[in-house]
Amino acid sequence: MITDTRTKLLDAAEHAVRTRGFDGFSYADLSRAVGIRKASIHYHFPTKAALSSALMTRYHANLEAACDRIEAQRNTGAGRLLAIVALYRDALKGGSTLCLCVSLIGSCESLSDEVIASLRAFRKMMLDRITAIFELGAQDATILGSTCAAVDAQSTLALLEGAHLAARIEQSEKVFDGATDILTHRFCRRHSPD
Amino acid sequence: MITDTRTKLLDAAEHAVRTRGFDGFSYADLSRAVGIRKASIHYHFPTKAALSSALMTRYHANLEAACDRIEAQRNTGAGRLLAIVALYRDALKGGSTLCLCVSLIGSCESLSDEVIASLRAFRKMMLDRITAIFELGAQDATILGSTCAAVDAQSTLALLEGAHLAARIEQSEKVFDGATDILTHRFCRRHSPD
DNA sequence: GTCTATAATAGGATAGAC
DNA sequence: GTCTATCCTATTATAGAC
Repeated sequence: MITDTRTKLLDAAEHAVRTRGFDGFSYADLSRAVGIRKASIHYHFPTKAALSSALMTRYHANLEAACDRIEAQRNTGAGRLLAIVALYRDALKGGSTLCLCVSLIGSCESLSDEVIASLRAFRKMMLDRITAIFELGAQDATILGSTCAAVDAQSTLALLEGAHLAARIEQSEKVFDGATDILTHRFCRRHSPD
Repeated sequence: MITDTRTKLLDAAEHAVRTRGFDGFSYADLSRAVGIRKASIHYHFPTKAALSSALMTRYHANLEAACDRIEAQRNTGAGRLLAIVALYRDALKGGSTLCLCVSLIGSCESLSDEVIASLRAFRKMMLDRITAIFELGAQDATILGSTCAAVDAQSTLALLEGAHLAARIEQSEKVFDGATDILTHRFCRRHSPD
């Protein structure tokens, strides 16, 4: 499979941001990773702001597509919620990489207004998707104890992002599993708590 | 009140890390904030690694003291859990600052082994404190629906940290409140879900 | 304890040849 | 599209005067 330089750069940059943060990587790192000179990178992405913007655009589309696949494959609210948890678990790569969105939020002050807007748009998209899942779960009775789908979605996304941080510092997927246990067990079971 | 230079530097550095991340601030920033020259900072903290280590030591002690105060003032599990949520909410300062621990985890690769160890020790301390709160809450029946205190503590800490990120990108404490609603309402009520 | 001066390196970005 | 060469600024850190 042939991969063009632009894509290679995006791949290297995404990995760099997710492991070292926006302020923790440089064009020199990408240069080493992709095998072209620093100056050549500016041909594809004139500024770091342009690069990070392209990164968010691709990430948004990728995650949206992943949500689409989940909705095509799973029919119940609980099934879809568990698939979202698995999606985030997989993104951890064993504890070495954060969600791009989590990583960028930590460097807010260095980001362009455009990227800040992209981050908000990304979270809104995910919140809408997760809200719909909780609504379905209430309808089909596969998710229990939910009183407001939108609020539960906020908790869920925050928990997934927080679990990423926890797993990262401990370099362990088990930590992610522990932190998200409340989603995989409390919400998704067939019998009520008591 | 007289504040010595070392403390002023720690205050400025803590604020810098929590707003801009470890790789997002420099000695020049601290120089401006405190009013001494860059070179003078090295007298107090020879390296950035030493500075961040001192930062974590102080943060750990401060948060432990805050937990002690909560335990002295609140007698129920639910009361203590709500106080912990309030503690994290307050640390947000309206959405401008992250928890020091959250901010540093994003810059893992730039940190010394000592600071990594401090971050793990800090999280362990908080997890132990929160676990004890869930145990008390089960005993005094003020926290409902908890099956394993240690697992609930992991979810709680991840949720608080994730809620910090969410509030940060939206610059809003309301977002923190929404994300932590599950803690303040689902766990802490007197009647069972149905 | 704080200063000036300076080192040595790395950062993002541009100009112009090929 | 990629290169070399270069610019300007910022970075952490040190030496030595006061």
